[in-house]
Amino acid sequence: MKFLTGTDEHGQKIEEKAKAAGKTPQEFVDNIVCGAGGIQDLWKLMNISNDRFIRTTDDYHVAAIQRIFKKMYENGDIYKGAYKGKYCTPCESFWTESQLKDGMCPDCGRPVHDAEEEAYFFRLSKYAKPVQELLETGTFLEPASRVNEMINNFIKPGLEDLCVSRTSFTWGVPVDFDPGHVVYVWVDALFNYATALGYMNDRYDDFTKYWPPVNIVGKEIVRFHSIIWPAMLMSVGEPLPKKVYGHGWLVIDGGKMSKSKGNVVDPYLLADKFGVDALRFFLLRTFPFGSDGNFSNELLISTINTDLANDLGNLVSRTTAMVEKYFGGKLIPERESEPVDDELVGLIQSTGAKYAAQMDAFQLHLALEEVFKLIQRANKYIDETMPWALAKDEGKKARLATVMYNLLEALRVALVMLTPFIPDSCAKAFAQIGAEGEAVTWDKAESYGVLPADVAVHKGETLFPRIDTQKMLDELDKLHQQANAPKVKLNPVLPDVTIDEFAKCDMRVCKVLACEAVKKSEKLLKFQLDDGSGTPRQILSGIHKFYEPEELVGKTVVAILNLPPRKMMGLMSNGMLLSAVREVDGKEELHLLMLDDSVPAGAQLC
RNA sequence: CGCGGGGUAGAGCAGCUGGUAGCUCGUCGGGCUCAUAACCCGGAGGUCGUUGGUUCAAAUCCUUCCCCCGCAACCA
Repeated sequence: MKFLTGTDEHGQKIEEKAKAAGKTPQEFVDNIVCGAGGIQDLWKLMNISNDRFIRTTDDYHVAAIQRIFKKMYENGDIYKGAYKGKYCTPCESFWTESQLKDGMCPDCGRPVHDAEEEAYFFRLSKYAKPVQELLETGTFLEPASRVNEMINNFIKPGLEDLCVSRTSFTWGVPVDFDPGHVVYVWVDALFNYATALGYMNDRYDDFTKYWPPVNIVGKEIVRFHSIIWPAMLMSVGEPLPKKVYGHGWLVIDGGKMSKSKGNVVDPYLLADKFGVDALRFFLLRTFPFGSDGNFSNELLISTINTDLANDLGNLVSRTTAMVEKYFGGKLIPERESEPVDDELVGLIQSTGAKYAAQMDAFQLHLALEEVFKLIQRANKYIDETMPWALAKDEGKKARLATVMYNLLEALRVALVMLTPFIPDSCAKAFAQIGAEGEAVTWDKAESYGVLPADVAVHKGETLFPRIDTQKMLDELDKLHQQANAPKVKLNPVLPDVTIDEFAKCDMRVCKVLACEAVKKSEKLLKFQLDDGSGTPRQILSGIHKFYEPEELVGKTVVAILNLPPRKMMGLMSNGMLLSAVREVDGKEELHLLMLDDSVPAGAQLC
């Protein structure tokens, strides 16, 4: 098996963001991927064990994509067509009918005209049937709840051929047989799974060995992986992925984590405070893999304390302490079983199968639950057998050794299964319970009696120290506040304009006659304004996040009147209200420009 | 009627191929002393968002409405 991950680095958005940052696209992505605190750093921090890392800007990938594109072109699944749309000459942009605002260019509001642009299309429509069958039968896409979503949203409305080349920007894989065209990012990105194994390139040569893959992706890109991806693989005649699994997101307080909300969780900070293993464990133990998980520091600490410190860590601690105390660290080989042992021994032998079944179904949190049932059973076993009482009777040494051995075996098996989740901690724990070599492998995870009869333990450092919840929460709070000291971002001053250009903007004082929220719109408010002309003027403004309509009635505001009229959510807007805008902590702040009420409506600003 | 997810003990969640409502944390009481004030046992706490229906039986199926969250739309 190979574990591949990587980065999708092409596309118009990247090109634009790089430009905004004053960098070339390559510099921009290099920084994100390889820079300090970048993606590769983060994977290292989290101890991710990927065998390969592919960047879609890697030479071999780019060359392979060109061959793949050509292959689909030659087999007739990609054809050259015309991208028909509305073109705005000043903006050099194509728009679709639905993107137009009141028949005008959505960017500049000027008229557009019919135009055609050369583009390549992928015959997605040809594969609609097989893709639908693929989704409906079997378990290609999981969790199953995503299947309906895909079919209802994308298949049923009809799959149209997909435009797979662009000429409006250059940051992508060039179509080598037609200069000016770059390959659509999703064609480029999806095939990474294949090119990283050497498909259509010489960099690697284990495609035949490892294909087909299991693709584990975020739920936001399930659509591309479950529709476009299998269609393209059908086109090039390669086997489809065994499965596409769409995992959920980490959310906070039920809402999306985002920079603008200022609620982003810092993995470096958490790893530093709690340890990487604890953090990994928390994320995989607490939330069902397929659904969103609600992150909170309280939950994180509580999970670490309960499972790792109290249950697992403490079990290692009390077991090794007793073996040292009662046997000087090395068990005697004599044994004496009792019926009370049976349940624990049975669980040692049976947990592996249940764990494996859950792991195979990507139910990672349930797999861990099985492991902790075993750990909890072992803790209970100590109460049942009362080793401290046995230790007082010299004649019960063999019985005591049996109890200890059973505990060590339970731990060994549990640790084997925990290794993928908390590798470093398991390595330490194995050393403490005297497990090594074959004993720590999955092959021995369902066997009882693997540790040597005279196994030697070494009580070591505390694996997972208990965390003082309140103290830690206070500390995190403090750090959070430090990191979030208000950062005000001001835009640089724009290039000069002439007085004549400025004078073209007709800005006037207006009185708010009426104001109401636009139905079904998150942001829009609809204003009726007195602009001094005698007829009310309707303007729409996207400021509902900042103002409630009732508080604005009667206010004296400023609007530009001579902008082209524009339709929003089906309503006309004749002008634009002026606001003072800035960015604080990445969050937009907006203040509507309001004048003293003594200023009369219609007065012109100059 | 744009699409989808969700509303179950104080908190976070599971159950949803119908048959006496479970788990973790918290809380209350008991036990033990090997251990990281930990471990083990027990109790209290829910008319499963709302309306109507199907059924011998519904958290679980159908229906009405309300609320939350994503996506989309929309922000000049």
